[in-house]
Amino acid sequence: MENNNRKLARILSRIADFLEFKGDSIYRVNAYRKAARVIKDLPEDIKELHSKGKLGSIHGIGEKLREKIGQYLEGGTIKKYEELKREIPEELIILMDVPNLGPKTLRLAYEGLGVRNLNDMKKVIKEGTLTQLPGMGSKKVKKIEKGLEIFLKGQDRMLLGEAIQIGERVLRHLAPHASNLSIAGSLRRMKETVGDLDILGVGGKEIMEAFVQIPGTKEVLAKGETKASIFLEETQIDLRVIREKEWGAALQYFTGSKEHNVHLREIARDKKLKINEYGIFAIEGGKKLGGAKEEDVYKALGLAYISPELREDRGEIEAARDLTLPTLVEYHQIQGDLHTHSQWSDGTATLEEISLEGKKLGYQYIAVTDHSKSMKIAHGLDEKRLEDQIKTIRTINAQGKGAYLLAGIEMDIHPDGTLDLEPDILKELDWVVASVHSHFTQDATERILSACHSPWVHCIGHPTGRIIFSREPYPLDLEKVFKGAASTGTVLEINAHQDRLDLMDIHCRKAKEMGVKVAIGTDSHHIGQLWMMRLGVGIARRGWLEAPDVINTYPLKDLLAFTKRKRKGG
DNA sequence: GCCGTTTTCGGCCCGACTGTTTTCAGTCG
Repeated sequence: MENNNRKLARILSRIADFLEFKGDSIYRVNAYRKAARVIKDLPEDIKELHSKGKLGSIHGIGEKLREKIGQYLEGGTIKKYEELKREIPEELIILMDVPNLGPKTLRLAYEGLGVRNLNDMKKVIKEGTLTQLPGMGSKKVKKIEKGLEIFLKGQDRMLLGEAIQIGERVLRHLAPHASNLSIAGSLRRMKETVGDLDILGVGGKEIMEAFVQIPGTKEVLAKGETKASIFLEETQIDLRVIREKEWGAALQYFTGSKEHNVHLREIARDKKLKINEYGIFAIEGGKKLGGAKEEDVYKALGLAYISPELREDRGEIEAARDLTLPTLVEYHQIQGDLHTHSQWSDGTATLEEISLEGKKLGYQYIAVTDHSKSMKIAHGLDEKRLEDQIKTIRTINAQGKGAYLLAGIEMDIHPDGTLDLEPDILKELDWVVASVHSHFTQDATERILSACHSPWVHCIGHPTGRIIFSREPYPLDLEKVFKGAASTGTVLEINAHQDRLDLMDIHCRKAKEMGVKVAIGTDSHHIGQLWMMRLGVGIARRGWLEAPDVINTYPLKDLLAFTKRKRKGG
């Protein structure tokens, strides 16, 4: 369902690049970029919205773009896009994504030196002809060359889970030298992937010194009084030293998102106010109205405080104005993990270890959900072994040393929609997750729906099947899945493993709207992965979920009562 | 190209940094 949205968003964004290259109005360019972003963020298929005539209600898409979207849905492309491609080589326009190389420089190179693609660009850099262009010196060429390197390496983003670990390592190093310290940027917003890391600190010169000496630093890219950048292994990290009285304004500013901040500044302008990274000011007279606390910024604009995870300009500003923001689920409300693997299948931990580690984490319970028999490479459990495992789990629970273990399974859903295990054994289990693990190219909608209709299945694991950076979701009509889950009382998983984060944030929000509950599970294969629950909570928060929407905020007794309800047919 | 109980036309966020400028353009976040 997202395929249409993503493809259309890419075309619109490409049109924006073409227009910017041509020197068209930057406002028109931005209109295309905004539309592209809004469409990418939509939880439902643009085709559906179009056919229902609901495109008109989307802010940022007007008459002309509606018409162009119609062209795309009917013919798979947009006339204007095709014309632009004929006029200017798309190979050239793609170079707009090269850091430090913008539309003006690119156009100069195109018109002045006949650069038409990546190879041409490499050539004029190597031969030194690029410096012949007006306003182009050797330093600029160096920067572009460096940008090209990053561009060619391709993957300049990392997984949220990796970013958190690097970020916290940096914080630990800086903590002794700073009176205040925080992560900002997309990592603070818990975006599923992160580019650069932004760190803010209050302190003197020592903090800067400590920063550029963090073990693992490969290169110091810049170092001034208030800002420094380093390459820590493969990651660029920016540190900004802030004054205490400007802390809130800076934290707000550097947390973003850019779109969220732009929207805030529009509101500020209407209120005759100005926001920047130093504070919030009256335009007339310049009187400072605040900036020490992040809340100051929102308060001055007549808005409730908005949690970082919501700051994507997806309606949170309107909700803050109307006091309809959700009370987001919090990590400390999580009572247990609902997806783990032990050495009984392809994990490394023993059942005892899982139980004890759960207790350490403050959990009441942990579900052991090893693979079922079809997953032969994962040493999946057949009925007999599962029966043994259930007995072992009950014995461990009787000892009462650790967190309560829920006897569970992550059971395959066969391509024809049938389940991998018989009801006789499923009825013995506390928690049944059903997942798609094969035939990824066929449409999985009916397959998942038939699992939802089984009274034995509590939850659908990693519902879309995507793996970040490596595997697309299987073809799926998520809206139908949400409907089926809602009508059968089936829970959908937020798989919190850093490689999956599936459902995604926008799906969570849609699921909630449609009356579906979610379960967060880490899919841990050893106990060193259980911490990823934090990532799942981050995604839930980005999806506007509240504690009652997430069933592993329920105490054990309530959770068990909840799981029994489906078996009794509601 | 979008949008509006301040506007259907004239606006459209804000600042830092860098380089190559003799006063500012380009790029970034």
